[in-house]
Amino acid sequence: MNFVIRIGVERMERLSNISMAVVRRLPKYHRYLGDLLHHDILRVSSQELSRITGFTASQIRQDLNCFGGFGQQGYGYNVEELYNELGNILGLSRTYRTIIIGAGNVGRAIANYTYFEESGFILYGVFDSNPKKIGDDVKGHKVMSMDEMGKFIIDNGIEIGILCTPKEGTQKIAETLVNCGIKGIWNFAPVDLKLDSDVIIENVHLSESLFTISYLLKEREDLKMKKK
Amino acid sequence: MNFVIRIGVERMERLSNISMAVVRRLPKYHRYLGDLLHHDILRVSSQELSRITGFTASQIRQDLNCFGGFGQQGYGYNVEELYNELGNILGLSRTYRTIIIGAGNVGRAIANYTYFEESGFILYGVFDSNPKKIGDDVKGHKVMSMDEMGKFIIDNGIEIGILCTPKEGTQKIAETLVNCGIKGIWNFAPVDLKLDSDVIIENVHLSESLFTISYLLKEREDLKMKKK
DNA sequence: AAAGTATTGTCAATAAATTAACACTTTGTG
DNA sequence: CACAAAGTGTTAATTTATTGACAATACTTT
Repeated sequence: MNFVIRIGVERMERLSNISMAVVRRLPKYHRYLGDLLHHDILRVSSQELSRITGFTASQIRQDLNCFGGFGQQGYGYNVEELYNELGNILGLSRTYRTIIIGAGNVGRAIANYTYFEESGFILYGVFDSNPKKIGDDVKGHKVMSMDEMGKFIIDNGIEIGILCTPKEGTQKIAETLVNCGIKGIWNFAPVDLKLDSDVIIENVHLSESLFTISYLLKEREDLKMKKK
Repeated sequence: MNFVIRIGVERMERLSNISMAVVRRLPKYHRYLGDLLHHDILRVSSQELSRITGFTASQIRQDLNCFGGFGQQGYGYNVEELYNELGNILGLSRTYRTIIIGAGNVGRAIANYTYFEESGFILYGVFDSNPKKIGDDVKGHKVMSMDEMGKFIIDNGIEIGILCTPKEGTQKIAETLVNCGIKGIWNFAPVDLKLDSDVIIENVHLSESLFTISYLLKEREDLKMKKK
């Protein structure tokens, strides 16, 4: 039973029957439960979670139920238990071996992003095609040449490639990653990768996010003009 | 006729009847049309756009029709015209005055992000609460103290605030931005801002994006295990 | 210039996502 | 301990989003 859904904006075949709409809400539940835990709150109802997260209580109950009945009628959810369960569901109970391709501003920002290693994503190496950057230090890693990348991925069992490259070379690099057996790609380049394997692609398209703001600002102003 | 939809993951009242699902596809259409234009292609059909973008031809035609009949039966769409129209719709024919709050890695990456100024977003200033960072240079701007921010926004007519701050202080800063009359917020902090005004909020929650990858990787592996 | 082909705009049908409703269970209380 | 209150899991209803179908229209070719 396969069906097609979207990830990021790419399409991909999905094998599980959990919709991406649900999956994308899970990290938020996890984050808010972490906050509650931090405040020593032991139990929480879907209604309370609704107030906090802005999702409807009904949706929260339905989402959580995709993975099991974590709650108890008349009581609600045990915060710590649910937090841990969500962590497991999200795959946060293990670590991932990653490399960054592109030692520019974005690559450096990701390398130094606090939540990154905290969440179990271990940076093993940084690569760049610009000879001037090779040998530079990025968070304790000497930037390596692209020629070394394939062997490095295989030798170190790298699972996730983080593409912080300019638009142009990105598709080719992604293909190399896939050929070397990488399992997931976090793509910051403003392109949609065309890869036929079952690799996971998660896009962060900053320019699209930016254009959404400008659209909404413009719309807001148009509507204000109309009112007058 | 108002209804509620999502932006990013926040909810907000929307006044226009264009759904966010449509709005989020517009930047992609714009990007691909730019590519076509770059390759001196003069006309394109919804079918061809479908092949390129991965959306269905039907969806593309319906999306574009929200804003007007840009195509011609039997011919298709004029690439340049449609590109320009989309640029106007997306509000790219004007510039926006912006500031960055938080001169860490993310703030610096955004400041130096090529597409940023290219798309009409003009950086006017950078702020940070850390006294050690004040006076540092970020893309030609001396980092200023948070105390100066309010006056700066008002004096310079800043429209967009870009939050690259750590989780903790972000909500307060966002409130200050709104009080100073900012119109849009591009939020990179891992929090959901609670603002009651009609300010536009666009979230870039990197940790949620990351957790989505780890979820999908885990799911992929679980399914492979099952097969065996 | 007529015939055939391509392709849109739009409405209808389908699918997906969200919300509402409620039976049923546990908790807390007098 | 009995009873009201709280709150889940789950099914049904509703809303939203996507896809399909086709009449209408403009190109293209002979």
